[in-house]
Amino acid sequence: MSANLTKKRRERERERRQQQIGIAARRLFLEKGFNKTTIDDIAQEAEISPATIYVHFKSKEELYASLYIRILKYLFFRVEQINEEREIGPLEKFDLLKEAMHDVYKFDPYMIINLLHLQSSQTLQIFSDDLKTEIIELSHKALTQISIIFEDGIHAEIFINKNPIALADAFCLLFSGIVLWMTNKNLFDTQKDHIKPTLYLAYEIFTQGIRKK
Amino acid sequence: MSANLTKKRRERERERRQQQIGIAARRLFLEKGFNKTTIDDIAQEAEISPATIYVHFKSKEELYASLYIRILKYLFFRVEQINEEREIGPLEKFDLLKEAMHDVYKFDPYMIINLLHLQSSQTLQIFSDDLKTEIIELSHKALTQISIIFEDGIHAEIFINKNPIALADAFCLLFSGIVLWMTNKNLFDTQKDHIKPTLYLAYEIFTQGIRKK
Amino acid sequence: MSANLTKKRRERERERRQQQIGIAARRLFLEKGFNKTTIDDIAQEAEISPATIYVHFKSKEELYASLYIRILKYLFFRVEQINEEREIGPLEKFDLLKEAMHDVYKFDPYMIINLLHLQSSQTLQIFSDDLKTEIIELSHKALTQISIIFEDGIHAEIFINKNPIALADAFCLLFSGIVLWMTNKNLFDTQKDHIKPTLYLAYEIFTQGIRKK
Amino acid sequence: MSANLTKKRRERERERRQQQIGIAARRLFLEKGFNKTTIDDIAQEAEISPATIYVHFKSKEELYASLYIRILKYLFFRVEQINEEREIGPLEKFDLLKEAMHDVYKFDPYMIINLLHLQSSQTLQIFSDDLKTEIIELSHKALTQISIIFEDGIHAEIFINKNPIALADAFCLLFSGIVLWMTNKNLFDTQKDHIKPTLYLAYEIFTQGIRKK
DNA sequence: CATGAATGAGGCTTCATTCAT
DNA sequence: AATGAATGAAGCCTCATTCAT
Repeated sequence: MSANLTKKRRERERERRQQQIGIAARRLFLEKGFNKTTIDDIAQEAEISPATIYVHFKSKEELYASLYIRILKYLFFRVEQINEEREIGPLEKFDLLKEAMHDVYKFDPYMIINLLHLQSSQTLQIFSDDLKTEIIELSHKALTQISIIFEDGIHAEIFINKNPIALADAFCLLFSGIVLWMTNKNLFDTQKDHIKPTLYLAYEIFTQGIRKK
Repeated sequence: MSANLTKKRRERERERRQQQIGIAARRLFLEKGFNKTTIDDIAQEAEISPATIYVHFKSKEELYASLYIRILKYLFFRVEQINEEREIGPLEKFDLLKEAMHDVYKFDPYMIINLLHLQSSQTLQIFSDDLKTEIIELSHKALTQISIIFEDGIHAEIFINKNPIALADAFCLLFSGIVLWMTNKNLFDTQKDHIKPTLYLAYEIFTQGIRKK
Repeated sequence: MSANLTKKRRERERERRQQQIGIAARRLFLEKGFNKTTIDDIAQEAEISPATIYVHFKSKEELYASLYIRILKYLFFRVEQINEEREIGPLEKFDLLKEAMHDVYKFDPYMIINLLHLQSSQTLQIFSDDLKTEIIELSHKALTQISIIFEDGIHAEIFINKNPIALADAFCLLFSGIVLWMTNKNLFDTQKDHIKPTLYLAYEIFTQGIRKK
Repeated sequence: MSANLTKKRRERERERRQQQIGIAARRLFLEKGFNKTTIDDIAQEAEISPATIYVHFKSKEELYASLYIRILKYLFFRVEQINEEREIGPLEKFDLLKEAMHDVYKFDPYMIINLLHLQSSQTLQIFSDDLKTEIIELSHKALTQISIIFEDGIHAEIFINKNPIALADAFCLLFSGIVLWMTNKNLFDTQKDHIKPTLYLAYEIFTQGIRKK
């Protein structure tokens, strides 16, 4: 039993160490981008040795991917939950989707930018083919879940009759674009957290825009 | 007079060489990103020696910036022209803006992605402070021109009464996001040129969304 | 305690490696000069990889400077010691100074040439402003210490009444010049170690020359 | 006859162009050293194209050597003249030597530093074997001429009985060292032209030092 | 498991020199 | 003769990753 406890402790400590590295990496990847962030930078930020990172992650790429996949899975999980609700209508689901996106943002404000923008070929380039496939599939699954919400709305004749995947794309883009743009603006403007108001404006425009008159 | 002719020819050839390099660089920067694109890659693509690039551009960074600034200037020029038209209403101007964005896209399909997405701090990171300042100013000027179109619409009580800068932001984001996302999709889907239909959908949503009911 | 031992060993090994690099660099810098000596040369001479040099020194320049500063500090230390002696007269101090210069030469036969000859603007050019300042200050301090010896001699009416700084300059020059010239001669003459006799001659001339008659 | 005139003019122009390059090169070599001075620098300073330099000099090295040899020959010529005087004594000859050195300095203040200090293996390294041989021979001849002056003085029992070559060495070193050191000092001190007073001091010390009592 | 040091591979840039005009 | 452009060769430096302890 003592062995068992020790094992559990070991596992906990291992996980804590991985998180410690993940947090440091996340901060730096956002601040300086993947390429400009060195393993040494991350090690310093996490207050460990560079070699230790390789005890926990096979490569720099895998470290990045682990962060990326984590948030993708969370998003998928949230939207799936929304779609499992059978009692509520498309408009309410759409509101829940907005909330979910917001939570993803709060859950990991740094990664959301990469999350959606990673779609760009540049970002995917750094991954191995296997990782690329995994990520694209996950992405695809998440997007499909989102499109189901729009599909429901179209069937219910509440939303305009357009390709639901296209609507889902447009929604994600708006969201990702806003976070991306705004985050950057904050670098220069002193007045922080532009994000929310503009986000709400975009929601408003979008909601108004997809409504059947 | 022969010397004069020679001088002109030299100048023309110099310009042609610079364009040749610019085109090669543009293709590669989009395909692989700034960091993964090496000077040797560009030289090979342009079928010249790496050293020759340095005859025409001070550094890799400057080469990138030259492409970036060029397209920013073109966008500014186009929108400025629209705002100088005194005979047409806000809705028509908005249509012209869409066209202009489209033309920017056609003028330089590769760079537009970076154009708007470069706003991300990551991308700006590669520039020297001087270049950063120049680019941010140019960006700001272009955005301001765009916001004027929305301002006019608000005054004419055709568009919803929101901060025009915020509307301009949202518009650009939608556009840039679409191109970004779609371009990427094309990498995986065989069916090329998704872009236009989705772009039109996004326009439609947006136009509908900012209309005063 | 084992950790402690390990730490100490690590430190020792680190220092040994730095010395190993320093010795190789010193030899090559003298033989071929700073510019013609490549990092690869040094690495080969030290039997390590070029990258390893950068584990221990920030840049080629810093490696050079570290050698330079080390010998300057040693010289300063020696002359300071001489000046702290309160029991002996100026002539004896001057003899000790000669000895000190000789020891500096023996301590690091390669660097002494650069030591004094580095004063040439060309050599300083390779240093960053910070290093330049540090070196100039150290140089100045060492020279000032030397000039104190001459000052004492003048007060005691043993040396001719001239500016002590100027006398110190002249002395250093004579010394550095000799080593420089002679070392070079050895490259062509088979008969090694001209240095000492000519050095003694120069001392003799100098000593005779500054004596009050 | 017109052809003849043209030929002469051509030659004159050619020479003028070579001088123009030489002057620019001299300035830059002193200011930044041989290695840090680029052909482009020299071309810019001389207000010509880099390619033009290669019309007049086979290589950068040859350009440097041409300057170097020119001053060596001048020095040799001057000292030879002194030794041809049959009417005057060693002390007077020694005074004339000082004057000659001074004139060399005035004739080409920049090169004198290299002149004597070039003896260092570093500087010779840049020359091809043929040039090295030529320069070493010229150097040797000049030094021998100087040593003759001291030899005369020893025979006349005016100078101390030491190896005349060694005395000549010491004299040159003192001189070259002073110029070297002082030139450098001027870079930092505002008070220009330390050189002469220290030079005179060094002469005084030297003259006093080699005198038979 | 944790780490300090070592390194191979590769990138950016410079520059003396050549060449076509 | 003069030149603007082109380039091969070479140098400095970075960094992800490995290894011995």
